Amino acid sequence: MIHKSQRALKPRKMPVQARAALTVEAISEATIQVLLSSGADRLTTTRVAERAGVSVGTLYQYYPNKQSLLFAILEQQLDRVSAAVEAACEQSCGKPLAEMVRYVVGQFVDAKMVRTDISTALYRISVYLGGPELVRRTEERSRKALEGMIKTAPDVAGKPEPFAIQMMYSAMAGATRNVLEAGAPPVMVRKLREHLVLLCQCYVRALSNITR
Amino acid sequence: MIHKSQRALKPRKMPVQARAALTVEAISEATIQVLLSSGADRLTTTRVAERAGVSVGTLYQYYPNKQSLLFAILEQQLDRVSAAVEAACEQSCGKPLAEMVRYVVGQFVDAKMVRTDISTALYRISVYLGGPELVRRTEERSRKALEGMIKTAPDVAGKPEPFAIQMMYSAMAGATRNVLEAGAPPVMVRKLREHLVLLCQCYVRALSNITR
Amino acid sequence: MIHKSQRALKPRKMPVQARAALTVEAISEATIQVLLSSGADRLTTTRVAERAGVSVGTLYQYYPNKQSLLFAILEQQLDRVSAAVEAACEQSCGKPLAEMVRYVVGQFVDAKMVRTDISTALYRISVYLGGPELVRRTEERSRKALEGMIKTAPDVAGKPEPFAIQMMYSAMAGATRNVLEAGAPPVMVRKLREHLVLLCQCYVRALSNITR
Amino acid sequence: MIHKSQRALKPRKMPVQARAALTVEAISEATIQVLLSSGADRLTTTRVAERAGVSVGTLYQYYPNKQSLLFAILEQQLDRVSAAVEAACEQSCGKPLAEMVRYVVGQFVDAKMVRTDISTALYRISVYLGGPELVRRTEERSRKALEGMIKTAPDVAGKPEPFAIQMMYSAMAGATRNVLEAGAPPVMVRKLREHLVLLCQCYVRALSNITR
DNA sequence: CATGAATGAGGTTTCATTCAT
DNA sequence: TATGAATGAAACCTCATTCAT
Repeated sequence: MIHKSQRALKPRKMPVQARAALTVEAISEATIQVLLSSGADRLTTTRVAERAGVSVGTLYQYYPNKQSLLFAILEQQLDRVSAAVEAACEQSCGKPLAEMVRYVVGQFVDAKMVRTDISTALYRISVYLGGPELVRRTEERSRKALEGMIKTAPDVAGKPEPFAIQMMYSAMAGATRNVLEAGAPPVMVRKLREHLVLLCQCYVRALSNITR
Repeated sequence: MIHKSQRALKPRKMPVQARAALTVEAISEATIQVLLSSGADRLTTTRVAERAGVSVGTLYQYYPNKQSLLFAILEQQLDRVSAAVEAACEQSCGKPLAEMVRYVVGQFVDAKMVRTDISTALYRISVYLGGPELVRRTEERSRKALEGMIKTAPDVAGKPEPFAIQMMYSAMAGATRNVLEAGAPPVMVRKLREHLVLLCQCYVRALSNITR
Repeated sequence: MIHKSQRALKPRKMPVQARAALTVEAISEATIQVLLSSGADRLTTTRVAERAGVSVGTLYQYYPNKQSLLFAILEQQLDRVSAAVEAACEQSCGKPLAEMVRYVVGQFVDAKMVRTDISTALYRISVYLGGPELVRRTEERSRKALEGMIKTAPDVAGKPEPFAIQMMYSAMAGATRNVLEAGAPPVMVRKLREHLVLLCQCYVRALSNITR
Repeated sequence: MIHKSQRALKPRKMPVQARAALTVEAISEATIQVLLSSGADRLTTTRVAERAGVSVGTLYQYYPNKQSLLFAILEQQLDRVSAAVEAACEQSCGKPLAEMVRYVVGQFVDAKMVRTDISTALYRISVYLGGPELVRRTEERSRKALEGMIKTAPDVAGKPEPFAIQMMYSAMAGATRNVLEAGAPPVMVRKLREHLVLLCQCYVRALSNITR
């Protein structure tokens, strides 16, 4: 059962020709656009295909069903963000805590903001059947990276409580989401970045004080 | 335009007979249940009516369409939480900042946790057409209350930056959401409460240091 | 079967009390109003009852179903017009043809125009199941009266061809309908009256010339 | 507003493949059939699709809603008749009045009788929301053609009164409708043709006498 | 490979009618 | 008798998906 549904969500085939790659890209883009302009409940495969400039049949050659289409872009985006966080964590190993946090949080926000339209669009489908599950798996990955990194901070005694990591991540993700859904102008994004750094820094510092 | 859509979301009529009040209540409950058991995309008016033990026709006597049904319970829940925050703010006027934050954050979490099932269920529909708008309006209300309260703190110089309030609220709401969507056991809820208090406290303290 | 459907269209009971008569009248009126304001396809029993200021239940105490309601007012109106034509025919017996036609046509138009709103409204339901049948029966009645009358004209030799009568009636009814559906101002109604008299007069005169 | 409703009534897309053209034709035909066999109030899109031998979905690929389906065939028929009248008017320019009327009236009746089933069926829906409006627009077209033609008659002094034209058209249309709704046998149709010519001829002659 | 016509289950919504109060 | 809550069949319409061309 699980196997089946897992497979059902995978893209049907990889584009081998150059032209096909363009098609797949066009469909992805169209999905975002439709999501933003029409909303999640009026996103239909036909509309997506239309916007992408291909026929429905073509869409179904690359994605076995509607969900797989949504999952593909959701996964892609989440992977991108996770990767950014992981990379930032790795680069920050051994640095002082405050610096760690500054860098990682900054990279997280930047990753989300590379394409605000995609981020915004995806909030609208993240609730879909299995969506939250995918989100959770992704967060897990980031949390592990964060946990590993913090352990290497020279100015922290003991290991961080796992829940605290989740807390911090939730705060980061939650605040970012809120700002995006409010239709953020660039200036606000910058503010978000600063304040989020501050918020996380003082939170982790407070925690280490308690632990001590 | 706004008028029309606003009206379309309002319940159709108030029950005048006692029997009718029971019916309306049953429909509300059933909506939550279906949302939890079947998910947002398999929530149909027929299913809701069935679960409520009434006919579809009856459902449509009280709600002009599916959206109005979802809105009604979303609005109810958001109002409840907003009211809790407002009350907490009022009660905390003039107290020291740390205490303020402790009380308000605690009340916020408690309000969300009164019925975790409803909270969880509503995350699944808050994305619906107009949902985010409603959510934003509600947050506005809470932010105003928070802003007003903080101004009365004896140990804070100057007024808080509006964006900081939004930040804090987003962190609160975001973290709570994450915990709930992860399927929180009661013990975690308690931890969430503590950590959220800590996180917000040190954030606002850090802010006032900066301001000074 | 025929018996059954015939009965199903009859009003359920005659109002015996004065209050009841008022109610029935109110329902009739409301039906017209709804027909005019909402159109035939949005005429619902609930809406009619509402407009009449009674509950649906009450409506169903006087009419066994929706059709009977519509038929009642359709029949009433048609009867009124038929009666007017018959009376006019009787009064014109023995008069010269031109005078006959002038009087009858005038009376017909007047009968239709007593309440233009009712006439207009009824065009919208005359198509209903069985409507055309009722209309035909009514026309039959008028045609017989016309035929009987024309036979008594001193300036006509031989009897009129039955089809010619139908022709004349159709022209009268059709032209009147057209004018009403175009939203006739009173001045047009007067013109209609004149021209219809002229049209019918010269038609019947032409016919008698041929016959001779 | 008008734009929206206008668009809502237009067919959704033109068939591009040969197969599709057949489908559209089948749907049109089926609509007439259902209208005749089941009546206007029992005409459902499902029934039409069934009779056409296609699925409902297919129907909705070509017509955005039920009304547009009905409008399409109503418009087609009305256009055909209007065109016939216009052509006849053009051909009769400059001929004597009696001949004009004979030819035009004949063409009108013939056009209506090409497919008596369609004509009959359409009387049943012409009342639909917007139906009368469409009918009026169509009549306007014919009236203009008639007016233009009569001006060219050598044996008529002055121009005809506009109302008289409407009168004549109404008489023509009304009488034809009556005969068709009575379930006309071919022999009656021939009679209608003759009598209508006579009726109109003597009417217009009478008018010119008055004018003179 | 691409197309787009066709499918039909299933969703939302209406409304004539009944019946307990 | 009057009310209006409840019913549920049936209408309209959408859209994910398939498949012949």
